[in-house]
Amino acid sequence: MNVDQGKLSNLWLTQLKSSGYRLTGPRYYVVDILAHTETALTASEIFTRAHARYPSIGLMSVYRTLEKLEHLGLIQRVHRQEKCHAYIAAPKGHEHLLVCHSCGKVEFFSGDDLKTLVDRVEKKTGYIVEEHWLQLFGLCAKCQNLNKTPSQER
Amino acid sequence: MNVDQGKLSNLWLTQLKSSGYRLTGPRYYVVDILAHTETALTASEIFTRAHARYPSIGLMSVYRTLEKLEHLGLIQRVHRQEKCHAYIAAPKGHEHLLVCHSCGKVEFFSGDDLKTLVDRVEKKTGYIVEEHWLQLFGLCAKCQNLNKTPSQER
DNA sequence: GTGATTGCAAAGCGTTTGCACCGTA
DNA sequence: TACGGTGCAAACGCTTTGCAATCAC
Repeated sequence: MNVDQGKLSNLWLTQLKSSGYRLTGPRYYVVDILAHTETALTASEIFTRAHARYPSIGLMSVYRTLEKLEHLGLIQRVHRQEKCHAYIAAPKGHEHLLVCHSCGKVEFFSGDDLKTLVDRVEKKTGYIVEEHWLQLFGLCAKCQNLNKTPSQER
Repeated sequence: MNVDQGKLSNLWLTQLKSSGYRLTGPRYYVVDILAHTETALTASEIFTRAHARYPSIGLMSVYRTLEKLEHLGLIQRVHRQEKCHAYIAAPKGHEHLLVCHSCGKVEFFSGDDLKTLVDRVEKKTGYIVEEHWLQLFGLCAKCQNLNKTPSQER
């Protein structure tokens, strides 16, 4: 819960409003939850969290809000081996994902270095590469420390 | 339909058998279809193709065969924005994917160049990167030529 | 007030499970 | 023959759709 995330939440609400959407209770909570988490969440996970604070919310509203936020480019999907429908706040420009295997925390990084790789692949295969999609998986600093103490497994 | 794909098909069947699985009609067709395609296929796509040649096949057998082939490391999943459950023949070592946006054809390439990128990201974020996952999307040579004739849009 | 948005319920889709029959080894 | 594998049907979970009531503007 820091200032940036509060600002992010407000920014999204402003953008929703200026895009012609109404600001409603369910939308507020979905936006708030997504803007204040660093791990990718599925629709039902968001629903569970929102429901705890706003019991009248329906799962449908979560789906519909996610749809609008994704369409506005404010959130993006995170693909993992099993679940491919988790969402996280999208970064400004084109960035890549670094996901913690243990706690699910997501970080972003830029991948300018890919240019040489892409050039090489284009020459070799004859494809024109239009889009690239890179995700790294590993252990975040916090989870590395947890794993050092035998009491804390997984 | 080339020799390599025929050999691939036989290799898979051999490997299934030596792993203690029986060689049955449904398995033969699923293996044959996957070994002879260059585009990632979903379970139901495979079922449709298999059913045309072997009408008594059930969708279940397709799922169960895919499960075994994936477990043996002979096939792997291809993730796309929409459908994340398509399968394609897996390459020998660790390789990355290049998917044609237009026809869905998949090519593999090695990504040794990623080492410097991974090093940089590890230093910057404090994560330990254990796994990376790179997919490029673009247009294959064939589809580039198709697009040159205005009659063929998308 | 008006129309977008909501929550509910039902339907849809892809996938998994349970089971009796079948066919490989 | 024995039991792994099959196809069917039902169950399941996630997501979408249809609708009247509700609420932001």
